[in-house]
Amino acid sequence: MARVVSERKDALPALAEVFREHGFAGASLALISAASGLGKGSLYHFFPRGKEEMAAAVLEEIDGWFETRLFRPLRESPDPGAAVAAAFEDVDAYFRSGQRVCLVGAFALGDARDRFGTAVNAYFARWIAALADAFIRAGRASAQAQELAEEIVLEIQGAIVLARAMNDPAIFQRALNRMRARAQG
Amino acid sequence: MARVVSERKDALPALAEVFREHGFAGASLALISAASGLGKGSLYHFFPRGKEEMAAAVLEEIDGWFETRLFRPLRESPDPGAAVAAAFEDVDAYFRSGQRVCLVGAFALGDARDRFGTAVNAYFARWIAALADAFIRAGRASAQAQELAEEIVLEIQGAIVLARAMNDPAIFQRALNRMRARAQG
DNA sequence: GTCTATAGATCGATAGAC
DNA sequence: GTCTATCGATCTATAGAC
Repeated sequence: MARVVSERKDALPALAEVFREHGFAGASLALISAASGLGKGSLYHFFPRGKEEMAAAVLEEIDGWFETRLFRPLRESPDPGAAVAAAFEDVDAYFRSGQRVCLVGAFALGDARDRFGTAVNAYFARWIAALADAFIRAGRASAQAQELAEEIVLEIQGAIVLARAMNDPAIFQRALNRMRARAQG
Repeated sequence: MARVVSERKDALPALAEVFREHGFAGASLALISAASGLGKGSLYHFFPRGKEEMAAAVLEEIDGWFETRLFRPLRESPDPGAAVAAAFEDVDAYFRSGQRVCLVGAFALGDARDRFGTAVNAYFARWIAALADAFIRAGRASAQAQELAEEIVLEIQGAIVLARAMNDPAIFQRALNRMRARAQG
C-alpha cells in the first residue's frame, strides 16, 4: 500500500494550507511538521534549503494548478464564453467563496513579496493575460479586454479580503455574480 | 524641546509601518524597537501586554483616522457627492496608490484575523456603511447604495493587492478611476 | 528516508539599575 | 521612563542513529 507521503509532491497540499493560514513568517517548521506528518529531518530531506524552498515549491504547484485548470482553457478553449463561465466556477470552488485565502495575494501584501516577487508577479500577469485572451476571442476589443481582465482579477482578490474580514461568503458570491454579468455584457 | 516619543501615541505610526510591512507574526520586537527608537523596556512600559496590545493600539489609531477623515464626512457632509470625491482622494493618498498596504486587510488574510476579528470586521462594516450613507443621501435607493458601497470597498482592497503584487501604481489608479465613474453614474 | 536530539540564533517578555 | 542584561521558550537548521 502506498504511503501517504512518499515523495515531495505529496507534502505540498499540507504545506500550502499552513502557509495560507499563517503566512510565510508565521508558518513555523513545527506547524508544517504537524500538518504534513513529516519530521524535520524528512522535511529537510525533501527541501534542503528549508522554509524558503518549501514556499517556492508551494507557489510553483499553485501556479501549475491555475495554468492547467484556468489559464490554458481560457486561452485555448474553442468556446471562450464557456471557458470564462467555467473559470468563475473554478475560482468559487478553489477559494471556497472567500473562506480560503489566495496564498499569492497574501504573499503580495507581506514581506514575502520581496522573496517571491517574480513568482507573485508572473502568477497575476498570466491570470490577467489568459482572461484577456478569452475576452478577445469572444469578440472584445484588445484594450477593453485587457482592462476588464485586470478588473476581474483585482475584484477576486478584493472579494477574498472582504469576505474573510467580515466572515461572510455571501460577499464573495455577490462579487462573483457582478463579475459574471460584466464578463457576459 | 519636546521629545520625539514622549507618549504612547507618538510611537504608533512607526509601529503601524512595521506591522504593515511584516505582518503580525513577522513584526518582531527587535524590528519594532528599531523602527520606533524605543528599547524593549520602554515598549513594555507603554504596552504592558506586549505585541498584542501594540497591534490593537495601531488598529484603534487607524480606525480613528478613518472615522475622522473618511467615515464622518461621508455620513455628515451636506454635499455627499463632494464627500465621496474627497474620500477617493484621501484613499489614494493614504494607500499611496497601492504601494502602502491596508493593515486591516492584511490582518484579515492572515491568522491575525482570529485575534483582532472584531476590530477588522467593524472597520470594514463602518467603511461600507458610511459610503452607503453618502450614496443614499445623494439620491440612490438603499439596496443599490449598499451594494455599490460594498463593491467599492472590496475593489479598493483588491487594487492594493494587485498593485503591490505587480508593483504598478497605475493599476491602483485605473481601479480608482473606474470606481469614481461608477460612484458618479 | 525518517526519526530524535540538539546546536545556535532569535523570539517575546521581565528585572533591575539609573 | 529608558536603558541593558537576561530569562525561558521557540525558532530554523543540522547531525547522526536507525
